[in-house]
Amino acid sequence: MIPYKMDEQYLPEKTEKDAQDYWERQHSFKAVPDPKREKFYCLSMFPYPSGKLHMGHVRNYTIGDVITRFQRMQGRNVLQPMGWDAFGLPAENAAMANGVPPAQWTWDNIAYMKKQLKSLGFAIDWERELATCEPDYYRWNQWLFLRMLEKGIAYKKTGTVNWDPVDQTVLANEQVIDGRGWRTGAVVEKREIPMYYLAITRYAEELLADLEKLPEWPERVRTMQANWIGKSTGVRFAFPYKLDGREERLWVFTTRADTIMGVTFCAVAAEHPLATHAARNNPKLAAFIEECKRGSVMEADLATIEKKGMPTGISVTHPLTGEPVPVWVGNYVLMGYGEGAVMAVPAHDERDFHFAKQYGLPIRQVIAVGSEKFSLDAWQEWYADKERGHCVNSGKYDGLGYSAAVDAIAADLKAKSLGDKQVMWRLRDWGISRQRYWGCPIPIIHCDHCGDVPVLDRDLPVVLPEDCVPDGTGNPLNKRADFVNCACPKCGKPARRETDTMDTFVDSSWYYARYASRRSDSAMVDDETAYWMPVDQYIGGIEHAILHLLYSRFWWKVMRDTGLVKGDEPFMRLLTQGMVLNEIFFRKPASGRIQYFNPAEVEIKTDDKGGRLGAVLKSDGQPVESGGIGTMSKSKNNGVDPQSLIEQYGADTARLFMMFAAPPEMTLEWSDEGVAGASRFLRRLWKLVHDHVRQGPAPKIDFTALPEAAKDLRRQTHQTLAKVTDDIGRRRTFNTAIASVMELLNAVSKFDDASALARAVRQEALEFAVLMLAPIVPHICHALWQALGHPEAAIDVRWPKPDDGALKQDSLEIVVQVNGKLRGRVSVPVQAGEDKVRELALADDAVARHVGGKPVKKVIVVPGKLVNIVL
RNA sequence: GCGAAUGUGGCGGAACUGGUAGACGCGCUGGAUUUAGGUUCCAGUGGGGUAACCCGUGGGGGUUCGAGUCCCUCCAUUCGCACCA
Repeated sequence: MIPYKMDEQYLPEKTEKDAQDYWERQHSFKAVPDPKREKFYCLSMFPYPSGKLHMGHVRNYTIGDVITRFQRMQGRNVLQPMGWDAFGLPAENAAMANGVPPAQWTWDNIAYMKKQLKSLGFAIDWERELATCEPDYYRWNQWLFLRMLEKGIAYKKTGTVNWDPVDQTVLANEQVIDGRGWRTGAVVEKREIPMYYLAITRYAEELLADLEKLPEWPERVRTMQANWIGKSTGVRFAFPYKLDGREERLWVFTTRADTIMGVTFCAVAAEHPLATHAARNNPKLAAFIEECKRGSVMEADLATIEKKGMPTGISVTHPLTGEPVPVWVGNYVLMGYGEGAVMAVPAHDERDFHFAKQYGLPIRQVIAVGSEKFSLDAWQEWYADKERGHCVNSGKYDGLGYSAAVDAIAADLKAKSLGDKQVMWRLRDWGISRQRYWGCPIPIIHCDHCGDVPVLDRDLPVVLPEDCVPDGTGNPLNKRADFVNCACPKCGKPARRETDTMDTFVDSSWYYARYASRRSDSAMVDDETAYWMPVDQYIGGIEHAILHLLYSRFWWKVMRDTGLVKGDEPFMRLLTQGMVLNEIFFRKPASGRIQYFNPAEVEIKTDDKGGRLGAVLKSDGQPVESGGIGTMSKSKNNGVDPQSLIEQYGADTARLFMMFAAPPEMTLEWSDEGVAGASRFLRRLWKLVHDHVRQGPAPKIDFTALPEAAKDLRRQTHQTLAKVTDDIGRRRTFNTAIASVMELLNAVSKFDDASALARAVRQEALEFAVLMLAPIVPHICHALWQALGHPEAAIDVRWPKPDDGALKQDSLEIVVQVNGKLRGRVSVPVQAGEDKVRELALADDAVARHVGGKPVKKVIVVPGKLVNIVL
């Protein structure tokens, strides 16, 4: 056997090129369906092609790659695809800044980022690559949208948007800064415009119930989704009133129908028809309604604004008491949510309480809890306690508890045909219309004679012209006659094409299914999808825990109901990775703006215990302030470019550091020293293998009769294998897997025995270490596996199994506590019974000293672990 | 404001099922090699105490033979809130 010629030095660049060339030549990552083999579909959330990779991408895709390679070593047929979430706002912003069409900017970025991904050595099947801005992809967005129109799942209604009155354009929430347009600084207004919606609420019940089918999703994500869907049972009912002699009804919804006798006013949104009517002859109210329409539409803003209101002068009739109830306009009531009107019970709702106090409205207690005293001085939590409360001052309902009162009141309202119980969802239908250029066109044609007409299937895709350059004043598609002007599919007369495009969340709601159908020209997905789907492991940022994941689950269910796919859920197992953070350094000049410094430009001063004294700028030696830890961002100048990291240390070091610094679900703090440490470990590993193979091939021996030290090392080798298998396969704690391989290699270094027997044990330890690390640092392991004398490539090797014989132990160390405090350790034979363990524990010198002849009350023995002696 | 999470040495983290707190790595200290620095190697490293020991997991309280882990409460930080992706 010719020994592999191994460089003495670890040369990452050469090692990584060799391994990547090999994988490329062998088409190692091509995924081919094979019904005889168990498949494993490992998917990472695809990137937005923003320009270059950031550390969050590197972390995300390394986690995915480790799982992919591990599953492959388990013998599964793996698929790991990659693509581009290519439509979106940043391309338009870049276009405005540079005068380059979004398409060109996007494709340039894709080319660069693809090169970066390849340099990291991810086991991706690039033949399945897709970009959502390709007509071949987005035509199926349009196709399924048309199916949804047919089913009534897609429909049109008005929605509220942020409107910049100067640029005459709709703004994204992100473009509204402190209530003003980001480019113009103009105070943003709310505006009602027609939009297309997808009736995700039709699936609310199933989306909620099917969370049960996702036991491998993080509990917190399921909880967040359940809260977001927000199922509540309540009562929808009406306050009748007369308007210009007509009988009208003001509808509201409440989850606290038991407090209905405490209603002292109602509040409606500024856009509510009742408010509009009342403002006709009331200039003050009209002005107030205009004021309410200013500001952003963001939920977080609305929840924190100062609550303001004004009476409409209109009264409605209480449906049960018949008393008049005044109606107010409230800036905190949303037209787009529920009925756009609410009943107000100031005694038992905190917001209503403060509103009533502010405007001097009556507060009527109708719920009591025990002997608690109700007072108008300050809000008390128990006022809203439906669990412990019962009705008072409520006539026939007095004494009833929450659910009995709701039942009785709902029945009475129903008898009067003024209301009934109803299930209510917090979830709202998904508005998908965007008044933007760089997105998937909505396939609708507006005809003066036929109305809104769907584009015919045979005319799909509606192709987006790629040569537009937006200028910030509305959608440039409106200025493209060649796009807008068309013939009505129904009557053939001249008509106008819809210029709104789809929310990019549509694009990302089904890309995983398209990857699985490699080349499907005639359908949204083909038969191959049935083999690969569902995704076995999905990996992405926690920031997508609600919207993207909920929309994808919804879209998948619609595809299922259209007969395209089988199965209720697209993603079986989910891993939400934490953010990548770095320290923030800055100086605050006496005048002028804060100046941020990249951590690479800063030197930390420490005392002789390693404690931090301060930080100075390397270039001038003057102190800088620390702004704590934050996500890597341009504005805080605390980003680290993955490219420079790869160039300096290589992909394996980058991957190792990312996996070692924190468990995947937690935030990860950047550390240059930590990266250097990862690199040091790889050099040490290389040297260890090099020193070993230099002595020639290790002999094949029988492991049954080994000296104690060799036996210990062999046991540790197999224990480590068992732990790493569990850490990567089940727990997904790559950091602890790496730590235990480090421990094993520390033991190999210390194992000072040159005998043939020892060489064989060392060979096994090194082989296992290389295979265990192969999913994490695949390039160096590719080289080391060859160096250890194997003709087949590491990528094709099966994951080893621990040997029970090697794991066997004769005695165990048991910890002995006295009154719960650690006082000694004793060695006991593995098969020792509880009595024997207790006897050995009490016989220990240190333990006997602490017992000191005092009476032993109780002895607790935890087998194989510890003994606690209670005095 | 609402929803979700996190908090352990100088730092990142480990402790998986209520059972040895601080694995592994970084930093720091001392030493060796080299000596210009770095690299590499060895030893030490939660705090206090001469020691026996004592104290220690964001703060306060509780359950238990035993709590970083469970319960209550408070504080701080991070993420999401529907047109950023």
